[in-house]
Amino acid sequence: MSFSSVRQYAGPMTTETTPVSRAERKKQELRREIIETAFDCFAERGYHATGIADIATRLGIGHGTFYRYFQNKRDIVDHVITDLVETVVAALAAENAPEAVSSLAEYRVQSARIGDVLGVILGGDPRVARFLLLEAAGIDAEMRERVLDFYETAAQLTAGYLHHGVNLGYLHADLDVDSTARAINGMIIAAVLTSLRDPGPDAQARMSSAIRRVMYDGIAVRA
Amino acid sequence: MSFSSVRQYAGPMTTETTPVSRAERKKQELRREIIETAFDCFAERGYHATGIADIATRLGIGHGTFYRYFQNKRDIVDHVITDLVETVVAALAAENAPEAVSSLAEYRVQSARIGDVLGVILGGDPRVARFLLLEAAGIDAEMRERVLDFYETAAQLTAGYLHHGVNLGYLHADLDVDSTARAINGMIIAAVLTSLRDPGPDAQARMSSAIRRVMYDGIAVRA
Amino acid sequence: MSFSSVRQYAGPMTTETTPVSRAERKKQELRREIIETAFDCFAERGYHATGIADIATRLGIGHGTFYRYFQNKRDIVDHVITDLVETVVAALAAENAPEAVSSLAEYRVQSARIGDVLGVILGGDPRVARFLLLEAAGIDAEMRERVLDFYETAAQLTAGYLHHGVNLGYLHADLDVDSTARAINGMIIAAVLTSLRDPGPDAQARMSSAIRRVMYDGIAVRA
Amino acid sequence: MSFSSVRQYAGPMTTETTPVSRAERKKQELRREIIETAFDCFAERGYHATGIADIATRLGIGHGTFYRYFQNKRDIVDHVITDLVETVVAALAAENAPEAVSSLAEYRVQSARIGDVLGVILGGDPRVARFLLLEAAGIDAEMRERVLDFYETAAQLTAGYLHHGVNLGYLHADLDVDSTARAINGMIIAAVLTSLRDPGPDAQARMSSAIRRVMYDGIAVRA
DNA sequence: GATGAATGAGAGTTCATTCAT
DNA sequence: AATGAATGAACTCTCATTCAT
Repeated sequence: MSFSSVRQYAGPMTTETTPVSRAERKKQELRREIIETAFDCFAERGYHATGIADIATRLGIGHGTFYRYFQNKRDIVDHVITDLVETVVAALAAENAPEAVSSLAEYRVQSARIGDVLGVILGGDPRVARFLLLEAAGIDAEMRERVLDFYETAAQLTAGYLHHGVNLGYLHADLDVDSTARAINGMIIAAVLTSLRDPGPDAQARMSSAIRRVMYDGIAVRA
Repeated sequence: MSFSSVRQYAGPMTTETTPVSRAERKKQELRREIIETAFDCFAERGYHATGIADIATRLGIGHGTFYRYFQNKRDIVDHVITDLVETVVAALAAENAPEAVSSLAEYRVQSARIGDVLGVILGGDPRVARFLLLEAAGIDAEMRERVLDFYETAAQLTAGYLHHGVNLGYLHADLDVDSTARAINGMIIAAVLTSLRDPGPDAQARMSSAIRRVMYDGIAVRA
Repeated sequence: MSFSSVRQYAGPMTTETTPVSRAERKKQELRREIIETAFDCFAERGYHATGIADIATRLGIGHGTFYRYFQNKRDIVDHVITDLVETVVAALAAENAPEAVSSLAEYRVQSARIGDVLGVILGGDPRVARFLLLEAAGIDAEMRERVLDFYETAAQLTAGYLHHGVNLGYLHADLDVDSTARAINGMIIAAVLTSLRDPGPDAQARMSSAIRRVMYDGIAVRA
Repeated sequence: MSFSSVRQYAGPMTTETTPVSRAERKKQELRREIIETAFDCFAERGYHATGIADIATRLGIGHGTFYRYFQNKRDIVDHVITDLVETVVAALAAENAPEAVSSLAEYRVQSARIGDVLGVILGGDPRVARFLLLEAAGIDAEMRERVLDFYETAAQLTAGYLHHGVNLGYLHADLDVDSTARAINGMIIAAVLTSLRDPGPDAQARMSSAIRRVMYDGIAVRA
């Protein structure tokens, strides 16, 4: 199981260099299972409340085996996060290059599609968003910085789209691209957080629509 | 010390029912000091890495004394959060009632003022935002729900402003008030997160301005 | 219990600054009991085979309590060694100052007395010698150096006696005092090691007598 | 590598029954390499801090292979000790039979030669002495007894020389041969221990000379 | 015969909590 | 009311040993 609905987006795990020998393949498989099971446990009880023994027991392996694959408890959560982030980023980047767009209308379509993808990823397995947005940063200071890094990366990604729009003339020429990208991402975060409380597709659609309304037209009545 | 710059906004602590006897007053005082010191420790090393003994030692009291004021470790962090949330909410609510506004121009002024207040509160003591937005939700499932509750409350607060604007006609009549409120709050969260990485006033001002630009006019060039 | 027969020699523990409060006294008492019980355990099963839990259980305290008194397992063995060394040194130093001797005859008497004292100390509780001479150095590199330091100190002590004898003229004027002291101490070590295998008083007396014979007259027939 | 300087004394390893087949010879070779590498590791980090994996890795073999050659960790250290002891004993016994001596002058020469040999063996590779004298006995009770056995054997060896001297009349007729032998060996131990701290040839020569002075003439001025 | 993946007993250590003083 | 000594559950992590490949 695990966040399997996400898998269809060709996450990073399927693109890894295929190992040669059968033993090596088995090893990679177990390594992957440990990461997934660890995520299951962390998502269920939280990082601090999860013991290595919990992960091992749930997987049916000895807990000493865990340490053959990961240095320590901190190491595994790092890999879990890396995995999740790569999955999300891969899903978002696929077929959504800024350059594929050349008009406002196309941009609206693209942003709607990105919204849908996010909805499928994060709606498909709410634990992913919950863990990345709400729990990860509380693990320790280093992880907090990683989460902030993640936001930073996302801001640059979004800024790319805005920049493209400014260049092509369908977005305001004097846009503060960087700050605006952050603001837009903030709305996306809000949508994701909302979906954690109200996971239904209606609420999601309404958020998506509200964000696009604000984003393109603003809320103010025109003079 | 502590998040003292926030204090000037008449946080909840000064509005509590004043106790009578001198002993009672002393007790309340220590209780307050424990909450503040606990926040200091949590902000510095994180909730899980902080021991009750750390708090007690830093305050110069026996760690048995702690348990005369709070049930357990979980209890104190609940109080710390309550305190922080009330402080922030109080600061935002003060003199910023939705009803005080009757035109778009006034609303612009008011939202700029709210932005300034947020800047002072969260810029004055970055630990407050860091703890509320990044660490609190990772403590356990219950706390995570509290944080989501907090976002919910904030959404309703913002929705109040929007509703007022729609009623008075300076905001779009067909605005999905609830969802839009969440989206706008998302931008505010983004601004706060940005300030954690780049605490300078410039970045803050740019975010504030970008948010208002998006909010009122959107990013799209008018037809 | 513990190496109690040694106690009569006024080991270091009775000369410590007496604490004031009753609680403080209790604490010092427990601290001492832990040291003694740790020695019991180490002597019985060896340092590495002894767990903190063993010490605590035998003493009837929780094993968490141990860590209120000593930093870690390494810390306690350091204190055990310090205790043993101080006890032995104190016993040897008592009433046996080099200056108290002014002739070969007196020196013979004094060295016999020192031999007796050693016999009582180490014969009284063979575990002391066994631990100091045979097991301690195997704990780790640092402890090994401490043991070598101990030998060094003992050499200097013995050298003091020889130097006095040379000055007073009853020992060879051209004696290599330092090396000879080490050699003599080696014989004492041999005596102690012998007593570990053959603890009877006869073997001890024979060693003592053989050492003095070698020491004063050598083994060679005079020309 | 390893305590190779010792090898020239025709240690026990070259006198073993030569195996027949090539495969068998290879096996014996690896067995020997494991013993030597184990000693390298034990000498470097101590017995308890050394893992089977350390030995195997350093040798470039799988650590499962280790168990094809030795029963367990305890087994290998037993072999290491046996090896070291045999090497030392062989070196001492070679060309130094008690019967080869027939006068005090010759005995002096022989004992000086034995001292030299010891110096070469133990000075050549200080790890041998350090491990035998300081660390081995701390491994466990059984090994401690083996070390004491070793001292016992050495005492009997030395006693043989003394006995010979008494019989031939150049040593005191009433010598307590057994105890005196132990005492003399104690001085040798002291010399070896000294060389561990001060490995220079000077200190060694001084100890050697001091021991012979004490041994033959004693320290006391003649009446 | 060689390997190294798997194992789990067991180690040291921490810390929230209790309660006698 | 304040204290801090005592506690033991629970944790992370190591490593000697086994055994299927």
